[in-house]
Amino acid sequence: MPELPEVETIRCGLEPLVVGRKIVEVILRNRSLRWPVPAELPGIVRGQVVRSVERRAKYLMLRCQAGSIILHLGMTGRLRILPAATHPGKHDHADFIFENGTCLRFCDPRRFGALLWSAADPLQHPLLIESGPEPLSAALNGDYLYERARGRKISVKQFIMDHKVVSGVGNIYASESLFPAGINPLAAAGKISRTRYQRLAAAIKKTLRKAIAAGGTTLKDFQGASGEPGYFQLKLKVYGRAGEPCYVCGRRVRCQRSGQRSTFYCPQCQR
DNA sequence: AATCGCGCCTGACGGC
DNA sequence: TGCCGTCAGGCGCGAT
Repeated sequence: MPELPEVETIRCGLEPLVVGRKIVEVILRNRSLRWPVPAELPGIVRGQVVRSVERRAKYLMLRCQAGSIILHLGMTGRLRILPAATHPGKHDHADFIFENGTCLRFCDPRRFGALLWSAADPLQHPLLIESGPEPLSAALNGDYLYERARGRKISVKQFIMDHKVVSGVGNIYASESLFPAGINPLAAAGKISRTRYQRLAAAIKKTLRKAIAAGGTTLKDFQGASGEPGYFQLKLKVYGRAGEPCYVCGRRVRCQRSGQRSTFYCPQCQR
């Protein structure tokens, strides 16, 4: 599943291949994504030149003169740059064809993803306007988390996965950040000290940065099959390791459901 | 206001 | 082999 580091990796790979390019045609094969793809999108986008590729949370925004294409990859979304003539597969829902004969193809088997158009500033779009600070920005820090957590009874893991608190921290990186911070993911958000939130903020940044760096190493392949997610390269410390020994203390990593999500942690290192 | 849990969807996987 | 049930999960949204 593309998490923030994967989306950022995709953004970096996409940028040099689409910025400055004119979209001469849009092919919609299936409009039924998380929300219906606007039927008027091809007509609006045709003729637009991509000015920039930006990311907010896990959303990608292709800014054009008349507005922005908003993309979300959901669980299984993929973007590739291909020769426009490449035969589409079963789940290739949309193509953006450029004047140079290449094509940005959106594939999403599970269709949890989104393809939308925003005529105004995409950051003001209803899906994005209430997003919390970007985890890699200075606005995300221990003091901020501590203040936001006042009175919150939900678990700290659910708290940092709330996109109004921090944008773009998904299930994998929530677990992976709580581990180096030494915080039990099931602890109530409102009971965690300021000092520990400072540790957590630092851990979130460090974990995401490492994953982005790992993802960056696969960027050279973007124009073929597209970048493999960062977590294929990065050794996950707890996620998906239930029953296996903790790399630090050797105790078995535990998996517990929390807010309908699998949560992985070391009961010894995280309290 | 905070929290809970639903639903969207397909592919992978295990059991019979 | 093949069929079927189960699980995975981002994330917005309606209900409580």
